[in-house]
Amino acid sequence: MEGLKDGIMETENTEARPLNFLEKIIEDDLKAGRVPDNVIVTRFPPEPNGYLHIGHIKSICINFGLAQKYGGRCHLRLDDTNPAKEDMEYINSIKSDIHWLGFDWGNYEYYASDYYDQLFDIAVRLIKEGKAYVDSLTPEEMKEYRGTLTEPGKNSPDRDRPIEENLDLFMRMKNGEFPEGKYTLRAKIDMASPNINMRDPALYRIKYAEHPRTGKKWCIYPMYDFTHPISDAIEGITHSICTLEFEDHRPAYDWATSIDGIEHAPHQYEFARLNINYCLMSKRKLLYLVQNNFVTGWDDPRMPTISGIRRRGYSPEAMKDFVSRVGVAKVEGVVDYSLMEFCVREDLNKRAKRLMAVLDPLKIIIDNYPEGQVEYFEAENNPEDPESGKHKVAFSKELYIEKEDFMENPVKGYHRLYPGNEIRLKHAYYVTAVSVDKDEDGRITAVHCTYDPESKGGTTADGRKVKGTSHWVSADHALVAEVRQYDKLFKAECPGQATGNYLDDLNPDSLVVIEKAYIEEEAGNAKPGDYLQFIRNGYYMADSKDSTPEHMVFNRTVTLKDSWSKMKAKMGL
RNA sequence: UGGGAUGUAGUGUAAUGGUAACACUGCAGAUUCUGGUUCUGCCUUUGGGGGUUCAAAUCCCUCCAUCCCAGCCA
Repeated sequence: MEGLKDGIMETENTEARPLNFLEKIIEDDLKAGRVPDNVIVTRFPPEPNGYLHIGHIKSICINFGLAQKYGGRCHLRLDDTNPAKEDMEYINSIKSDIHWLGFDWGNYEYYASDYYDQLFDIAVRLIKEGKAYVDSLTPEEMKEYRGTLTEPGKNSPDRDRPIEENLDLFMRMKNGEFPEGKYTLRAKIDMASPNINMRDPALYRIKYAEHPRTGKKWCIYPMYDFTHPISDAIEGITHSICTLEFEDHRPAYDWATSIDGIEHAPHQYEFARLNINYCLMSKRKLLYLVQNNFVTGWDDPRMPTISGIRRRGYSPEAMKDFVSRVGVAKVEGVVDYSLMEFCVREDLNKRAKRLMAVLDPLKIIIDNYPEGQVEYFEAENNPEDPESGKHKVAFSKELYIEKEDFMENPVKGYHRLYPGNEIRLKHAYYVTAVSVDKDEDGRITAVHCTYDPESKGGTTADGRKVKGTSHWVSADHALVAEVRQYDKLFKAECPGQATGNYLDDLNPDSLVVIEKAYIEEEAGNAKPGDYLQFIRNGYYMADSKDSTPEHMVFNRTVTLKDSWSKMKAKMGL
């Protein structure tokens, strides 16, 4: 399997990299003999309430990567304890996204709902031991009783309910005798704890939502703080790794794993989640964008979801490299979007097939080229990879180049086509602009050139140099395609920071559609999944949903680095 | 102002008592049949203040800043 192979290579390559704090903990544990059978067991535990996003890639790489590096295993566990929000669609997308990244959980696919019976039995035992009670406080009352950050809470009147009564009520909760909200099961810990999570946390609540896996079997569902640590213990997880916001839950985690009868309690470790500027990494907000049609779906190429970036043309290798460059630590920071783009470009540069596409066409006519003649030139598929071969491109008297590649009155530093200047048409001939045709409004409709027949293939015997090389397509041979120029979804580094509403920072130019771009014939063979570079324009991929042989659609994955436009900006153009 | 965490170039991450570094960004230049790639160079760093020590990013004290927590969400 390709992904697995990559993973192993990655492990080998990173041998020299300094250990991150999780690796140090694991190596210490291994050395000290604290790991049962010396097998590291991690888990990736998403809640199936949305699509996985770039932030999850970090967690996936940490959990699967650690297991791979230390010869252990990583479980996939869907944390499905809130049927009101969860859905089979999400479960399926999560699995396919992890596979796309090249990771595999083998037979270790688990669901928190697999443990509902065991969890229930443990809850009953807690009640019998006087460590849990059924509470009739309403949500509002419970909030009141909980106290505040600075004041302790107070005990619920139901806290000392007799064990038998608790047992009876809990059974009746399970049997569906009460409406939602009527009762909860709570752990009896400490209402005065400075840690709010320890102020008698809810263990079970009543919910009549249909569960994607257990259907209507249950009407009470266990809470995260109860479910997660016990699920970890059941599966023999050795290192339970989560994000920083769960630090405050660690005492609750330890409380649950120290319940009598739970063997080899795992430990929870927390790392800083991945934040990237110009991106939103909140499932709730992403869901809002989807539901309100600010984007076309979870897999809109502008979305920071795994399915979105895949459709856009990002490669799993690039993203794994990105995550590894970001590193693992406990500092809450924001990574530059430019680092992600760098990783994507670096990977795509090695693998993308080079093609010519003219997105904003300007006709050029080679006056001294024979009418009706067609020549085919060989174009290398990828100069970075000599093994990648060549393909043919048709050349004829009438061609298109980019409007941007011609200036009637060139600015300083411009070394593309302008009257009297000679440039190279990539793979083909040297041409010199001689005159322009204009319409009655003075707009240029075509540029007349002459070519040097001695420059065939792009070089001349006299060895003279030209400063500019343009890509082009033959007007008679070009195919027409739709090109979707994607850019950042948000125009602000931190969406919502300025006005308090992230919708205000949506980038109005995040998608610019070019209905009719001219592409060379070879591009007609491109399929979704093929990494392409339209020379001098950027990296592209055929759209997996909308592209058909009759109407090809290409997504811009990322632009090329562009020092010319930077220079233009500096000159105020 | 309760509790939990975190502060190292613009950004991210190393250095665990012994010369503060790597990558990205930015800037400058060379190379180039992509103003891409590649190569070279430059810029900029230990939150503040004390203390211990021959020596502190690292240990101690203190102050400051930022983040997380008051769901019957995860």
